Amino acid sequence: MARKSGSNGEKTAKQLREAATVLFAKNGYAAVSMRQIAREVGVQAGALYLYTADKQSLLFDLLDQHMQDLLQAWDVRATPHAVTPMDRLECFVRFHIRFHLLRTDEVFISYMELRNLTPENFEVIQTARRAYEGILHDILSAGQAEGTFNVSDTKVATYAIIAMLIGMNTWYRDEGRLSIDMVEEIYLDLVMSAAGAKR
Amino acid sequence: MARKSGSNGEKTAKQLREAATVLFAKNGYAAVSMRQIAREVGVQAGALYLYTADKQSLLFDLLDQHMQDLLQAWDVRATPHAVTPMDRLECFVRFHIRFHLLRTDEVFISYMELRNLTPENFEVIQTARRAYEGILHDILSAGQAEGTFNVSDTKVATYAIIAMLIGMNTWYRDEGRLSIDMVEEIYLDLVMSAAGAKR
DNA sequence: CTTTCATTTGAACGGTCGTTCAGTTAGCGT
DNA sequence: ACGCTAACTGAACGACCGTTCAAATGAAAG
Repeated sequence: MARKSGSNGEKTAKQLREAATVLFAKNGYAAVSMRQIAREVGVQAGALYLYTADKQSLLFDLLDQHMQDLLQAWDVRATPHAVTPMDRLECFVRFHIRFHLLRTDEVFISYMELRNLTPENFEVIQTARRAYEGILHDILSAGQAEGTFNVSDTKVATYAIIAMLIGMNTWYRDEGRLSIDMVEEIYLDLVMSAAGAKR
Repeated sequence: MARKSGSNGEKTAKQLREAATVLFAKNGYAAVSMRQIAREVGVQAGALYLYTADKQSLLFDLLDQHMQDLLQAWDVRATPHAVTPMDRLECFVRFHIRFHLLRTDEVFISYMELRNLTPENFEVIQTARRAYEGILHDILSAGQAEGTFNVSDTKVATYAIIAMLIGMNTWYRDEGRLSIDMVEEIYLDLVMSAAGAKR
């Protein structure tokens, strides 16, 4: 046999991305072979190369797509400029939690597999990541200037808050003690406190 | 040639641990070969097996040693039981930062390579990690009960604060803008605020 | 029904992997 | 000077790696 009955390019391409996401998240990029991915897709390894140039591109495309989705989702969600830093921070936290808890595998890969990117690819992802951090930093800076927030260093506070939020992905489970709504409120409190918000 | 002049078992064993630590931190466990490590040590790959049973044990021993060092260092450093939760939290934060900024590679591996441990080895490290989290959780709970702290969920607050502190390792650089002393003060502020400390 | 083209197989490529082991040499106690 | 042992080499093992490609087959168009 060669071509399989009911075969379809777009479907296979999608399966490839999904299988790669799950396997990379669970076992790590370097520990996953193309043959493993192919088995999950239900195809021979050679067939994967119709849908990705090589293994590296596969990883990069996943990360790149994730970061683009993230930044674009924020552009859509972001509240108008007029609102206060406090409201903007609340909006950011809620957005972050919603977005990230629905894509645990992608988030995991995005933070674990950076070192497996080629330098050029790494630079692209790093730029996107900095853009995301920039969003939070702008909010904190604005609030700090205005006197709403009170942190000793806005740069460090940005890193700290993002690390705190990302860390959520390592322990949150759908079947766990807390619902997404509860997690959202708890983290909102923590972030607001950490930012020294007067409210 | 076979045995090398000036060769010494303990020295080679130490070099092996050091080389493995650096390489695992930089490139990841799965991406580093025994031959690469051997080259760094200045020895053929086969010789490494005089000092480690296999690659998996090498990783496990590094993580296990790191966690034991961490917990033991805390036992030494920990202030007596009498002091207030507030003082204990301050002590914990300062301890954490000092300890972790001096062992960036080990910390990195400890958080990145957990999935490359066999289930049994993973369980051991996980237990040690939970013990460390338990220290912070006890402090937060005590302070919460007493009214010194104010968080909506002590478990989540524990995870959040540890994530925040660990995150420091991803951006801190010796040559950077901030000294260790400054980082310590900044994070102390952030943690105290996040815990809702009244002071 | 025939042609065309998208889709996949399966074998093969050169390479690297972790690990083992017989053989070799250096240092050390006697 | 000699034997013993700790330390190491270098070759070999089977397995698996990412990637390529001619050949084969299903689907779609005419």
